[in-house]
Amino acid sequence: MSQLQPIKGTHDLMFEDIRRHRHVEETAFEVASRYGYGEIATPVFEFTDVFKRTLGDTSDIVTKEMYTFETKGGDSVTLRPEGTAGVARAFISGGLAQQTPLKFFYRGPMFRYERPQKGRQRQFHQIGVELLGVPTPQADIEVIALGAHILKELRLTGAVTLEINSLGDIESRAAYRDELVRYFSARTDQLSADSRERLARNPLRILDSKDPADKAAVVDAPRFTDHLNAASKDFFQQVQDGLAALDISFKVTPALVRGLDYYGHTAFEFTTDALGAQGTVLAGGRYDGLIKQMGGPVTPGIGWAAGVERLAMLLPELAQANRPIAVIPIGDEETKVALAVTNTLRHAGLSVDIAYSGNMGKRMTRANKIKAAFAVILGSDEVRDGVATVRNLDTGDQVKVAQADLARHLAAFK
RNA sequence: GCGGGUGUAGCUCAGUUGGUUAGAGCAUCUGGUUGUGGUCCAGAGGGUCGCGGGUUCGAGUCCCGUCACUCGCCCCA
Repeated sequence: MSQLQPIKGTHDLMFEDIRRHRHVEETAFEVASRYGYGEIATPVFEFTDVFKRTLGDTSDIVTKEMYTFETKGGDSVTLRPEGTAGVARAFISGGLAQQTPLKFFYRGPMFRYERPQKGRQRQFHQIGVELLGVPTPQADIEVIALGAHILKELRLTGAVTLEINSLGDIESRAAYRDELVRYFSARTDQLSADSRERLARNPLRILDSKDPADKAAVVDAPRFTDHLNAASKDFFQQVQDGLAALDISFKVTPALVRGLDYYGHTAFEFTTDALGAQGTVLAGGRYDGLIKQMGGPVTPGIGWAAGVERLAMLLPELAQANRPIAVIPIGDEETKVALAVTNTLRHAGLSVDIAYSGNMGKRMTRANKIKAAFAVILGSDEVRDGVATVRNLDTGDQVKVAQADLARHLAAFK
């Protein structure tokens, strides 16, 4: 084992991995821009307070999963564990309230100090969207439709399930929370140790516990959907009708909750069973209280985030990348011509690699290795005649082409 | 933070009840073929068996510790 280790939970992306990674990001951004979303790139770190205020002091993310450190100037800063807080901070500090509605797409690395496992790393990447300033269900519908559309474009529709739920407005949520606490408090002996703790801190979380005892206790628990007030119920119904109208299939899951305090009304999750324990692939919800809670003007918002690594793992095989052309000079004198030919072809928009060393057989082998479609061979005869031998590496056919016509000849096969 | 599994060649792995020189396939390199690759044939290089300690005449194999990876809990995208 080498002395030089990567930091636990971090990975180097290269070759096929990064192709898949970029494919996810670029597909997502392309689709999002069709919906009017513009890209925003916020810093990867913020004052720690930004995350404390948005995520709440009790969430596990804040209490034990943040990379927090002190700067030389004595400020406490934190590597972002998620993307919404930074966007919300940018909204406030940039005075963007005058420009609503705003639609943002973001992508980039996030950091959480967690024990790595399948689909979970310490530095991971998310793509996400935020729609700020639209209080009506149309926003919820559009944001979910966008998520579904991206997954479709990634050819993942069959691999994921959309679950939705309503967390109601503040009034409904407070009432439901009280009811839930009353219910579980009468049954603490049936709950797992973890859930007894959740009861005090985040009772909604008991609903999606994986513990068998908890699951049994949850079966007869009061349901959120039965405790929504009229306004919340109507809001949720409109979201469901809107999704149905767009032919987006979904399942209402009363146990679906959010880990973070600022969510209300719509919560949704696209999940898969193909990734082991970390099955959530794209998830989000409405956060009407967030901007205000951070000290900004009252501004409704809704958004989601998706894990790029998780999506990349699910992705079907990507189409082969464009195959390059291999230029193969045979001697030193020919190499000079080969460099000029290579330069010309590259400027003509072709992707070209040149074999710098080895005998001809070795250079041909190298051409195979980079999956070249054609070899452009330049020996003394070719150079003397101002031509090149163009060999189709799949069929073995080869023809002589004037050097001046190479770009045109090869472009036809691109 | 807690629990399970795994660490042997660049990669994937085998290695018997502890036994003398640790193997295979793939990959790499060389030659057969000094202007023609993907196939084939022949050969070569490459390992302090994760690290440290212990038991033993003898440890890749057994024991203890440690580190790393991995899966799950927790949390979450």
